[in-house]
Amino acid sequence: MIRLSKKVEYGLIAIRHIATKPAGEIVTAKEIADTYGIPYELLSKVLQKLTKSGLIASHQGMRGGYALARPPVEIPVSLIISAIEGTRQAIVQCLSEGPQTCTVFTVCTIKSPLTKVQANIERAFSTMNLSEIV
Amino acid sequence: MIRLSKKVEYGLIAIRHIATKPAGEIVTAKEIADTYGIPYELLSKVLQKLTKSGLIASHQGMRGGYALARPPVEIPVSLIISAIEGTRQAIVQCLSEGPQTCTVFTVCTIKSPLTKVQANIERAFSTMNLSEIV
DNA sequence: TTAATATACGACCGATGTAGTCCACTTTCA
DNA sequence: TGAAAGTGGACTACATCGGTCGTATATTAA
Ligand code: SF4
Ligand code: SF4
Repeated sequence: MIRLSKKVEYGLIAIRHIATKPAGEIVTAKEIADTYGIPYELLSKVLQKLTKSGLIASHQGMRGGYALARPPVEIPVSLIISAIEGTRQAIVQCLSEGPQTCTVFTVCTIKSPLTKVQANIERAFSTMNLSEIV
Repeated sequence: MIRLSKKVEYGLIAIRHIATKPAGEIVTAKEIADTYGIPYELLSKVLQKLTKSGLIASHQGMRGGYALARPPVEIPVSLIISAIEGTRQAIVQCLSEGPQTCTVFTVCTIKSPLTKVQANIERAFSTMNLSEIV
């Protein structure tokens, strides 16, 4: 099916929440979890992935938390998704895990049109940046 | 993740295969399965769903099989997908299973932009019909 | 120095969905 | 009448998903 994972949704909600704060202000995972009723541990994982991919910056220790690592305009939604979903970010297997992973690749007659659809979707996500959803 | 199921891919390959034949010609599930190396039983299920939704017509008994039920131009890809995937055809839960199924719906801040993305994707699939992928 | 608060990370679990298989049944035609 | 075809349900193995738990580490306020 075509479905965003909850992790991605939580990530979008969280990073948007951070973006609504004055630039540089630090927000804790707990605050976000409480605000939206998101499981704290799960949200933490998501924020850690966003941190590792450089979209947000973490501050450890007491009075720590997260802040945006760049201006919202420079954070397209596509980057948020790919930061959270490791592989599997394409609508078909051959486009994300490689052609040889699909057993019917050589005779498949639909990969060409689906590649166009994929490009369409990618464009939709990469042209939308964080500043547009706050 | 955003991924088409194998059933949908098989359905697309199959219905496209049928569409390449002269109009009205009957194709068996076995022929399609053999041609593309798709598991026969699984393909049968998919073809049955396409039949129930009226996209293809089945002919039972010996020398039976499947043929298109309408001209290819009148079969948008979106219909093929929704015929095979029952529910879960939206990128987020609240758009396909209803708002109250998501625990954070009332405080969710991203449903509005994601609804736009959904509309974008739907348009991509509904404007593409079978005649364009043969 | 220490206690409190916060992130980092990996292991784990149950529920659900996916891909595929199996089998019994019905329909149709040669 | 029997072979060939679709119909339909149950079933399995596996992967993923959503979520939880425990522990380690970093930072800072007291
Ligand atoms: S080759 Fe065809 S069937 Fe295989 S993953 Fe790509 S689009 Fe799907
Ligand atoms: S309400 Fe928000 S979090 Fe819930 S399914 Fe819709 S978009 Fe996702």
